[in-house]
Amino acid sequence: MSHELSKTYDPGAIEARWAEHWVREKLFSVKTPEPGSETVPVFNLLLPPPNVTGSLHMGHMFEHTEMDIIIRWRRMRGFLTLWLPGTDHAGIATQLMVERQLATEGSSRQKLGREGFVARVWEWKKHYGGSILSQMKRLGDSVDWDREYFTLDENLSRCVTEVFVRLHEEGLIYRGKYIVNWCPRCMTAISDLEVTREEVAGKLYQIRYPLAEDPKKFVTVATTRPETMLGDTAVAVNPRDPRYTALIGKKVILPLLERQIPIIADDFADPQFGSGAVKITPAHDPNDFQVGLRHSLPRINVMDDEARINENGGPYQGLDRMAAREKIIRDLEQRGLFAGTKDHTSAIGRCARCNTIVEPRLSMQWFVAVKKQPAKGGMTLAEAASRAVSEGHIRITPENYKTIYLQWMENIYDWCISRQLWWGHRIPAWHCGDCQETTVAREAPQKCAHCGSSRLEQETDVLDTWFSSALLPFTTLGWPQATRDLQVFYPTSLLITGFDILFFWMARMIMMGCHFMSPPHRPGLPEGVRPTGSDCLRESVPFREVYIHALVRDADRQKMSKTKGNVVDPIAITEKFGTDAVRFTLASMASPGTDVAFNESRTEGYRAFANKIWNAARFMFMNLDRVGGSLTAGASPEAMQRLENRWIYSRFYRVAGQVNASLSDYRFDEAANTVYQFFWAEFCDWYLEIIKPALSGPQDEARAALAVLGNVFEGALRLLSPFMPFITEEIWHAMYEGKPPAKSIALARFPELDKKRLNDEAEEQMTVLQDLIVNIRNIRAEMKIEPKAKTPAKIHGGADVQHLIQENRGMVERLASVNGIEFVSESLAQDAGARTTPKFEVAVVYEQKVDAAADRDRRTKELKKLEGQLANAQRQLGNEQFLSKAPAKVVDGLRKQEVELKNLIGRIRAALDNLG
RNA sequence: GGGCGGUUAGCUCAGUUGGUUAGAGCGCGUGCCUUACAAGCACGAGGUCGAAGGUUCGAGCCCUUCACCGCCCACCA
Repeated sequence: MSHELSKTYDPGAIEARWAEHWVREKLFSVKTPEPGSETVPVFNLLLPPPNVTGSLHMGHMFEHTEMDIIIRWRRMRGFLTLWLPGTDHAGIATQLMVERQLATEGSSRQKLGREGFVARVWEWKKHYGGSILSQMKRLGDSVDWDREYFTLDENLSRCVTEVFVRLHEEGLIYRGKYIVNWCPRCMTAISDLEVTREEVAGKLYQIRYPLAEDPKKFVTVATTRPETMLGDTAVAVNPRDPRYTALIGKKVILPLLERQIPIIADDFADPQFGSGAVKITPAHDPNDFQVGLRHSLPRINVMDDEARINENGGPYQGLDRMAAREKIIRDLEQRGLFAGTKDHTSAIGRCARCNTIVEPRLSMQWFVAVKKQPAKGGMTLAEAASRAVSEGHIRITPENYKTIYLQWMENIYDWCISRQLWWGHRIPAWHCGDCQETTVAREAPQKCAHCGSSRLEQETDVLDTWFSSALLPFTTLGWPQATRDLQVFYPTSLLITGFDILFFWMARMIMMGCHFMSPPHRPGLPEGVRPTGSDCLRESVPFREVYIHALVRDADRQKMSKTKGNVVDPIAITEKFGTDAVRFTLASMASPGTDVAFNESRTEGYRAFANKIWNAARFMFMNLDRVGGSLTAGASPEAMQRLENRWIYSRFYRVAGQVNASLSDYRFDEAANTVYQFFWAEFCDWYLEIIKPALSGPQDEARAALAVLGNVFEGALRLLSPFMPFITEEIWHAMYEGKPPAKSIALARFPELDKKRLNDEAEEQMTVLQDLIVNIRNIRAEMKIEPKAKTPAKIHGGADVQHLIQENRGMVERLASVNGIEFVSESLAQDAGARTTPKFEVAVVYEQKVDAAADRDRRTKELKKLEGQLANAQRQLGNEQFLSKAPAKVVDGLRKQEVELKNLIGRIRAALDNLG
C-alpha cells in the first residue's frame, strides 16, 4: 500500500530522495510571467551569494533556513516567488586558496603568469568550486536552479563594465594616489571594511629631531611606527602653541637620513598630546596625507609591496618594516636621539583575510566618489542610500540596525574599489604609453582617447569583489536591457543577511540600486514618466525589506572558529538528526537580536518532534487500513456535533493565524514554537487520545472520526511544511496514495486564520474538561493509585459544568482512568485529596488511605497562595485611585477574581478545619 | 572616544501597547513497556525577573544611576 510508512522514522531514507526530486522536477523554477498577468503578487528574494570557495557552515544553514521558510511560506500563500541562487568569485579568498595549492606544487602565480593563473583558477572552480550548491540542494533550499549565476559569468561581467564606465562618465569614479590600507601579504589594497581593528598595548616611541640652526636643541616627536620616519617630510606644531611659535618656518634635521625638513603650523597638531609636535609622513598616514596636501609637502613612500624598506630608506633598504623599526631605534639610541618609550594602547589594523598587519601606504588606486554629485545632476550615492532608508522605502528589522546604518552612511568615505589581484573583474581602463592618460571604455580601444596613440595597456587591477555583488539585485534580472524580469521582479522584496555584511554588501547594494535603477540608468522607462525624488527612490531601491539575523555560536556562546575547533558541521549534524530537525532547531532559536547558541540537545528534541509527527501519521494510516474510508473527505455535520472536533478545528485555525502573524514579523521562533505546541500538545496528546474510542467504534463513527483526523492532519502538515519540508512532503504524499492535488505540498495552500471556524465556546469547554482530567490524574498520582486501577470520581459543580461532563463522560472516564462519575450537590472539599477549582470540585473514591499530612501540606500551601492573591486583589480594590484610573475591564476582572478567591478560600479553610 | 545590545527557572531562551496567578524546550524528580511513538506517556519540583532609586492606582516591561558580559564603529601621532 502506498501510504505505508516504515516503522521507525529515518530521515536519511526520505530526505535525499525528496531533495533530488525537487531539483529534478524543477519544482521551484519560475517562469517569467507574460505581460498582463500581473495579478499575482510577487515575492523575490536574493540569496547572499556564498563564496565559490566556501563550504556550508552553520551560519549559512541558519540563514538559508530562514530564507527557505519565508520563501516556502510566501509561495504557499500564493505569491509568485523567485529565490535566485548564485556564487561569488570572492577575489582575495579564491586567489589565496589557489596560490596555496600552487605553493604545495612548488609553483606560484608569478611563474604561471596572469593568463595561466586565471586559467588555473577557473580549472579549480570547475572541480572544487560551488560544493556549497550541492549542499544547498541536499538541504532542500527551494531556489530556482535554472537561474543560477556566478559573478564572473559573461553577462554579469558585462554589467560590471557597463556600471564602471557609466560611473566614470558621471565623474563618480576617479583614480589617484591616496593612502590606502595595504596588505603586504596579499599584496593588494583593501578597503577600510576589510581591516579589522585590534586594541594592542603597544609603545609610543619618542624621538628627538635636532634643529638645523642649532643641533644641540631639538624637537621631540612621538610615533607608534618609528620606521615611517624615513618618509617624514615635516614636523607639525599647533599655531597657537606658545612653546613652538618661534620655531615655525625653521627646519629640523631628520635623524639617520640627515635630511632637512620644515617645521610647519597646522591645527592637526594637538598641544595636549605628547610634546605637541608631530612628525608628518604624508605617504604612510591618512592624517599626515591631509596635512601634506595643505602644505604641499613631498610624499615619500618608503616601503615596497611587501612592506620592506625601499630605496627611499637609505641604509635601511631591504629590511622588513619590523626589522627596520628595531634597527632604527638602536641607531637613534647610539646617536642619543632616542627619548624613550611610553606605554600606549593603539588599534592596529589587520587584514580581515589573512590577519597580517596592514600598512597605510600611498598608492595609485581607483575610487568611487560616494559624496559627489553626478555630472548630470541628481543625488550623491550616499545621499540616495541614506534617504532610501530614512524615508522608509527600505524597512529594516530589527529596527536598531536602521540607526547603525544611517550613522555609517553619514560618516562614509570614498570606496577604494581597485585590488592588485588577478582573479576578478579587470578594470576597463587603458593607460597610454605616450601621453600617460587613461581611457575608460566598454571595449578595448584601438587608440588613446587623449592623444591617439596605439600604445595602450589595460589596467592590471581588478575590482573589489563587493563591486559586482553590489549590482546583483538588477544585474541578475537582465539589466541594462529592459527585460520583463526586471519589470516584474525589481525591486526584490526582502534581503535576509547577517550584520557582518551590512556595510560590505547591503549598503553598497542600496547605493548602486538607487543610482542605477533610477533615471537615466533605469531601462524601459517611457519618456516623460520618469519619477523624481522620493517616488524615484521607492522604485529604485534594491529591496523593500531587510531582515538582519544574528550569529550562530556554539553551545557555550563562543564564536565558532576553525582554530578553536568548535565548529559544528551542518552536514554532519544533519546526517545525525535529519535536516528537518536541524532546520526546526534553528528556526525555533531565531529570536531577533539574540545570537543562536547552537545546542545539539535542542536538535535531539526536534528529531523527537519529527518522530512524533511520523508516528502520529502511522497511527492515522493504521486506522485507515483497519476501518477504511477516506482521509480527505472532510468533516461531516455529524462529526461537528462532537466537542473535540469543534475544538481541534478552532485551535487549528487560530494557530494558523498566529503562525502567519509571527512569520510576517520574522518571528521564526514564535512561529516554530506555536506549531510545535499545537501539534504535540494539543493534536497528539489530547485530540488523538480523545478520538481513539471513536476510531475503534462502529464503522461509520470510526470513518467520520478518521475523516476529521485526516483533514486536520493534512492542514497541520501544510502548516509545518515550510519548517520541515521533507517529512511533511513524505507523509502528505502518502495520504493521497499517489494522487496528490499538487506535485508537492510546497505548492499547496498555507493555512490561514478563518474566523468563521473559530469556536470560543468549544475552546472554553475543552479547557474545563482538560482541567478536570488533569486534576483527577493529579489526585491519583498523589494517592499512589495503581495506574491500571480505575476508580470512581465524585464531582461537584454548576449545572453547566455537570451538563458538559455528562456530554463528554466517555472522554473524561477514559483519559482520567475513571470508572464512574457521581455528581454530588454538597461540597467535596473535605474529601481526602480533593481538588477545589472555581468551576468544580473533584474527589476520587478510593479506599486506600491518603497521606493525611501531605494532603494538609498541599492544601495549606494552596491556601496561603490564594490568600496572598486575595489580599493583593483587595488592596487594589480598596484603592480609590485604582478604581477611578484603571480600565473597567481590569477592575471587573479583579472583582470577579475576588469573589472566586473568597469562595475557594472559604471551602479550603473549612476542609482544613475538618481534617483536623 | 562614540554607539548598540544583553542580564528572567540548573541550561538555552520567550514574555505583545505597563493590568488580575511570569511561560516554553532541554535538564531534574516520581510513576508507567496504557495495542502511533521509551526518540514515548502521566504527574511534579524549580524564579524576591542583575543592583539601587524613581514615575504610576499598578513595573519583568517606562525613567535615572550603577555593576557585570558581549558587539559594532573611530585617521589623535
